[in-house]
Amino acid sequence: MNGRLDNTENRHLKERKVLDRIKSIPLPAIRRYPSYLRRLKKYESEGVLWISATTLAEDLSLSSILVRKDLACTGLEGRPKYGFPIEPLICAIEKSLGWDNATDAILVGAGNLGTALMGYGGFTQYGLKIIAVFDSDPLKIGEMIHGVKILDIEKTADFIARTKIPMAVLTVPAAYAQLIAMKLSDAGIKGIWNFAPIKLKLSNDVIIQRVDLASSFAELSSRLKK
Amino acid sequence: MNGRLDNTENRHLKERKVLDRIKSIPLPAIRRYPSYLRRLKKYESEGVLWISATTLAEDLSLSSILVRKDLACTGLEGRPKYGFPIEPLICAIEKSLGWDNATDAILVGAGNLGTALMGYGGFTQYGLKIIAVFDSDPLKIGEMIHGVKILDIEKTADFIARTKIPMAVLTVPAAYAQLIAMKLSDAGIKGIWNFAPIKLKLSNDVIIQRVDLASSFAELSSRLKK
DNA sequence: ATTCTATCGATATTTAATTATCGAATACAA
DNA sequence: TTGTATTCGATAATTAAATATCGATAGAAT
Repeated sequence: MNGRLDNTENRHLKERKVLDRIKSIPLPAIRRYPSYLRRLKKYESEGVLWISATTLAEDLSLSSILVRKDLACTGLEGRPKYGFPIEPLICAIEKSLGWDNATDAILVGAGNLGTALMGYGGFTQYGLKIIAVFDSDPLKIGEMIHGVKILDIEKTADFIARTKIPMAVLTVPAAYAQLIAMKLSDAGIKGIWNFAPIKLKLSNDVIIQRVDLASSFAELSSRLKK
Repeated sequence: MNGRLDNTENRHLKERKVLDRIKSIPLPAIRRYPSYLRRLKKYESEGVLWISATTLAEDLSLSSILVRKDLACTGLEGRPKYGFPIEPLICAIEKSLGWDNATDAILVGAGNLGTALMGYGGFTQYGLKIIAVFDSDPLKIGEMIHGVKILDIEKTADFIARTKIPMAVLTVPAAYAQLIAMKLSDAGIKGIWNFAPIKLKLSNDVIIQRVDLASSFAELSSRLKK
């Protein structure tokens, strides 16, 4: 086999592999990506240019093999003895998550939790841009919350239909969550990040992601028991 | 083999198995327990006495085999054709989680997130009892928050040392989280439920459970991308 | 009384995720 | 220039979790 043929074959093989990867990054890897990002951005801000999977793994108390595999899923190639170039790596991970282009979203429920989330700061880092907040409380409507105006919850459906906003953060009390979620779904929302402690039942074409504090606490309880 | 001998052997076998189970309920099962509990309590409130793994599974969109296996881990035995008795099942799950006896805890950081959590209501359901809240803001100290008094954060260490409180809910801004966590650790806290978006570094005898909103959002993003 | 059906629990089997192994590449030092 | 240490990436092995299969049991229907 001569070098030329070999290269061509390798390139095709590589391209196919990259495609395969994009389609199927394991969920646990996806969940680890944000912590990689946080750490990488910290390094970047300190002027570091290269990072090895080994170092990153140590920082995050993970196995280096695991980290290397996770990074491989982004399609970016590392360099022996050096590791990965930080800035392209950040871009590659963000792209894998779809965080490279900001997603517009609305937040429904301007109570303590909603307010806390708006002030969390991290949202923009996640490529999430809250462009409107909705609440039912007449005292809140018209007020500003971290730079975004609070609108009447009755106008949510109109707003979604008009702006084609794909995503909603749902921070209303549990008792209202199902009803409001159905309205969001009817209005054409694509994804709901649900902070209410109930399982929403909607048509399958709406993606629902629930933040389940009880699960997290259950894990803590069981670890404390031992 | 006669019946008597058989029974004795079976009992021993069963006891050993129960012990094994308690030691090693798989983490994914632990994480599912709270959703089982929620649903079971709803049934209980409706006067239902028995529930089958099949029904519970359908309600929660899980495989019935998975649910049956999870329930088996509690040590409670089901009854063919009937399923499991609801009330004992609730107790068995709560016991497996250590939620049968309330754990006293403090909450550190009475901002929006802390306030939201105090109002969440679910805490008592999880066997978690917040007996004091701490904050550094002089305007907040002395105020009440959902029936609990806000104390000066400087007094946290004393409080922990005096009351032997095992657990803390940490809802302070990310910038202060590490420092405060170290103080909690020094004061003798056993477990920290960390809501700040950073990885705390403490001695290994403190159990840290982080609520990582970014992970959850990463999952949503990647599912929306498809 | 007998058959039928829903359910359990135990034991495979399959699938997914993590960890281990090893050869190849490359910077750096001797 | 050569040797060494470090890292990568590919493949293999292991572990953990989810799913499937099947016999046993007990209530309900015939």
